Amino acid sequence: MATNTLKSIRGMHDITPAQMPAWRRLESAVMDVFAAYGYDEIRTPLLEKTALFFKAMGETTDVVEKEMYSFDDRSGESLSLRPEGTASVVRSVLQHGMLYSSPIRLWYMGPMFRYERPQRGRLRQFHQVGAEIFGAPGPDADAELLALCCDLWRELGLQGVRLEINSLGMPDERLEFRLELVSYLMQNRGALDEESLARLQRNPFRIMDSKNPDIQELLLGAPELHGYLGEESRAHFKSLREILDRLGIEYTVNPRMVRGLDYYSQAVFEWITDDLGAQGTICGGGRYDALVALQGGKPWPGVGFAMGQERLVELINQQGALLEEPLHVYVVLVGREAELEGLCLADSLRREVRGLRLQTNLGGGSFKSQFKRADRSGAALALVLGEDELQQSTVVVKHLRRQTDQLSMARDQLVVWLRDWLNDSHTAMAGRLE
RNA sequence: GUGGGCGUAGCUCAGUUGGUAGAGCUCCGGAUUGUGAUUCCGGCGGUCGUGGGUUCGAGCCCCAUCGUCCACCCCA
Repeated sequence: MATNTLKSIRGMHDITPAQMPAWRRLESAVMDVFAAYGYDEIRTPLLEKTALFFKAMGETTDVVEKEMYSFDDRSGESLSLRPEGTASVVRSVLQHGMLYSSPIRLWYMGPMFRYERPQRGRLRQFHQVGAEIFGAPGPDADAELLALCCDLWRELGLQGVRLEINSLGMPDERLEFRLELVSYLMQNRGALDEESLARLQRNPFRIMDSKNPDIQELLLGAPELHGYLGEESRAHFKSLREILDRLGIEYTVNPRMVRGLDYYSQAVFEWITDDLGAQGTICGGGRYDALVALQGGKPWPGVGFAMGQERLVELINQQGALLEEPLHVYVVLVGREAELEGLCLADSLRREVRGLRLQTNLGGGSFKSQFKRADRSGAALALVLGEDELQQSTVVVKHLRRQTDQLSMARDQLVVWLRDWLNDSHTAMAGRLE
C-alpha cells in the first residue's frame, strides 16, 4: 500500500463483504425475533445535543465524562455523537407523545460512538441492537426482554451465554447503602488500591465489581445492597425470578453487579460469554424508571437492553451458522454480439425467474478466463453464450459444482428450466436443514 | 488515561552475529487460439510504518513518533 494512503479512523472499522454473512445472519434473526414479539422499530439521529446525554446518563459516568465525541456546530451549540441509544429513544418518545399509548415496545439498531482505547470487542464506532419498553412497571416486562434475548441466542445457535441478574433498588435505597458502603471502605482505606480510592467519592458502587482480588476479599465484609432494599424492590426482584424460573430461563444472581450508567434502578442484567476475551458482556440492560422524569417527562417506567453487534458477530463466526447467499448463475459472454444478446437474456431471466441471483461477465476475456471468473464467483451454474450459440439460438448450461455433462438448450426453454432448477435447489437446501 | 506484544508484497509470514530484500497464497498471462476449481511455466506487486541517529554500510542497533493487537480502566 502506498505510504500516504489515507486509512480509516482509529477504532472505526469497515465491515467488508467477507464479514457481511455473519452481520446479515445477526440482523435478520434480530428482525425475526422482534417481529415475533410485536416490537416496533425506531431510528433516531446519530447526533444529539450534548446536554441530552449529560442529563440522561449522569455527568460523572465515564461514558459522558471522557468518552464522547463532542463538538460545537456552526452556531456554537455543543453536539455529540450518540454513545448509546436509550437517551435518544426516551427523547424521541417524549417529543412525539408516544407514551400516551403505552405500554409501548420499541427496538433499534445502529452505530454508537465512544472515544475509548480500542481492544478486542471494543471499538470507537460500534453497533448496538437495543430494545425498550415504556409504561410497564412490573417484572413481567423485564422478563419478556430476557425471554426475547434467549430466543435470539437460540435462533443464532449460540452456546454458553449465561445470564446474571441483580437488583439495584430505588435511588433512595441506594443512597442509604452508598453511605454505609463508603464509610466501611473509609475504615479500610489502607487496603484500597489507587483506582478504588479515586472512585470512593465519585462512584463507589464501581468498587464492588473491581477485578482486583484484594478488593474482592475486602468486600466480603462490606454491607450488601440487598439488605437496604425496601419491600417493593424486593417483591419486584422476587417476582422477576419466579417468572424466569417458570419460563425455564437459567440465571445466577450476582449481588456485585452494578452498571455503568446512572439511570438504572431495580432489576439489572447482563448476558455474558467466556469466548470473547475480556469484553464478555454481549448484552446488558435493566430498569430505568427514573429516566423519563430526568428528561423532563412525567415519571414513567422504562426497561431495556442493548447488545453489542460486533461481539455477537464474533460469536456467530465462532459457533453460529452463517447465512450464505451464493450466486446462482454466471453468464459467460464471448464476442461483441453475444455480449449485447447476453445482457438482454440476463435482464429477462432476472425478471422472469423470481429470486434468481445472476451475474454477467464484465470486460470480455477468453472462454478460459471467463470460466475462471465464473468459478470464483461462487455460482452454481454457468450460462454460455458464444458465436455458436448465437447462430443456433441456443444457450449452454454447465454445472460448476457437479460433475455432469453440460447441456445445450433453446433459449426459450431456459426460463422454465431455471425455475425448476431453483426449486430443486431450494428443496435440497431445506432437506439439509431438517 | 496506564501497561505489554507487534508493524517486511493485497493476505499469511521468513530474513541467520548489521553487508543495499525472499517464500506461499491471491491476481494477470501462457502450456497449438470454445470451458473453471488440479499440474507446469512466466509476469505484476515492497523507498522493510514514519522521522532522526550510530556505522564505510541498517529490515536488523539506539531515540522519537504513528499505527495495530491484547490487557487495565470502562462498557455492548
